[in-house]
Amino acid sequence: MPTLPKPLRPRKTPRQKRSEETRELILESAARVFAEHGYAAGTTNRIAEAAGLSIGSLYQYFPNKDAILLQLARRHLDEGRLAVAAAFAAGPPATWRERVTVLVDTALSVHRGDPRLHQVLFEESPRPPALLAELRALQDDLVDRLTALLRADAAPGAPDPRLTAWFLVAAVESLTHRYLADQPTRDRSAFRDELVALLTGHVLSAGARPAEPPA
Amino acid sequence: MPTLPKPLRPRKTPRQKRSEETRELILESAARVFAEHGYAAGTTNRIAEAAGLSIGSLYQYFPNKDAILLQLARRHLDEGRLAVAAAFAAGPPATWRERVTVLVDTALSVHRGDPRLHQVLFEESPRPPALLAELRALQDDLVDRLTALLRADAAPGAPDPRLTAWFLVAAVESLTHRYLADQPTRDRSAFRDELVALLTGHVLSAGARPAEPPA
DNA sequence: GACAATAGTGAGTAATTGCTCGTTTTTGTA
DNA sequence: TACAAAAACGAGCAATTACTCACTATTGTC
Repeated sequence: MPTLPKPLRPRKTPRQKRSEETRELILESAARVFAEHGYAAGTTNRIAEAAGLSIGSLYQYFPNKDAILLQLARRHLDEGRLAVAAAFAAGPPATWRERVTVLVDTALSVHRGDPRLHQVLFEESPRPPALLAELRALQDDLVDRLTALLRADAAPGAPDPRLTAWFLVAAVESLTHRYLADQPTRDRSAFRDELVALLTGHVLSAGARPAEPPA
Repeated sequence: MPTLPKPLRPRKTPRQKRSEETRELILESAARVFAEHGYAAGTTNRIAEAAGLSIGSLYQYFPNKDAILLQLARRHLDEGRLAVAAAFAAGPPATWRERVTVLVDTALSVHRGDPRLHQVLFEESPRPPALLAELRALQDDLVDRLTALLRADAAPGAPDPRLTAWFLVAAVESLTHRYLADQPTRDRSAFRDELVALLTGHVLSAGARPAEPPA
């Protein structure tokens, strides 16, 4: 008798290097197919074809279509987590202008790939609650960090710092995404500067009082 | 012989009052079904069932599933167009704070219905290019109006007023939508005030110089 | 070269879904 | 009541699609 009656859902654990490469190939192809055709028309057969594999092989590596999508989405989230961690690794920058700039640049770089794919992953497709929870956790973490910074700098009568922090995060994310989704006729650095100015101004007027212009 | 060999796609022209009511009933049911199940799982059979009609009747009134969705989306757009027109009907308010307040309140009221339906209509479903064009036209119209107002008030060295106007429109739309999509733990008026403050501050610092605080 | 573990294949299946069309029911009018 | 126009019906068809499984091919090891 074989080792086990049935290897259950997760099909194949990579033993040979070839296997890992194939897995990667499927994910890359899926990213392209989803970006081009959207979620519904991004069929598993199409993905397999784009990868130059048979449909059977695809199902050796992923238990179902949504698992492929989920994996792609998680990678995007990980990228985001990494970017946030890196930005705060050596302590936050001294001025709010610099802090906001870091946020904006991070968002731009995370979204620099295909914005259409991002849209499919996080808006168009049926996102499982677990994924939404992760996304939310990432955002909340950022909001927490910024709230702490705001509290440290706040003038006594300043308004709710958590709300201000939420606005920072939401505005950076939403507006970056929207900017990239509209074909950007406007140039990128103008957008960047305007967004930084918008948010820096708001934070400062909301009661933050750091040593602002040391230069 | 009958009046015409085949009535072609647009199925039924309402003669009896009942017919108009049925059409309306289908749209209302579709709105509920799409909001609850999303686009893909919002099947035409489910919509018919929710309306208490047979599937055949549904197809007497709409040539296909997407036509129902399109009609719902167009109604939302019309609502938006109407709201914008109303806000600017008697000439824009005098101060930028008031102007921004009108924008924010309009966005909140247009989105006050089911935000999930809005998401299905404008993000999740396969939006035909014509619809996207209409949406864009509506936004561009708003941007045009605001740009004109900004130019009238602008200080000489002020930055690109069109970009500022774009930010206003994009920020109001995106942040309102995002606020409603996150379960709003934060209360509505706090959100409203913060958004108004954010955008008013930006417009003024971007070089607008109206007779600001007459009160 | 023998062999077994690993990787790849693709025709076919089961389920779903948008939609048709021949039929029946309801309504308004005489 | 008679009748036709309008409205409603719903079984079932055609197309699509996620996924299976019995099979073949490749690879590494002795």
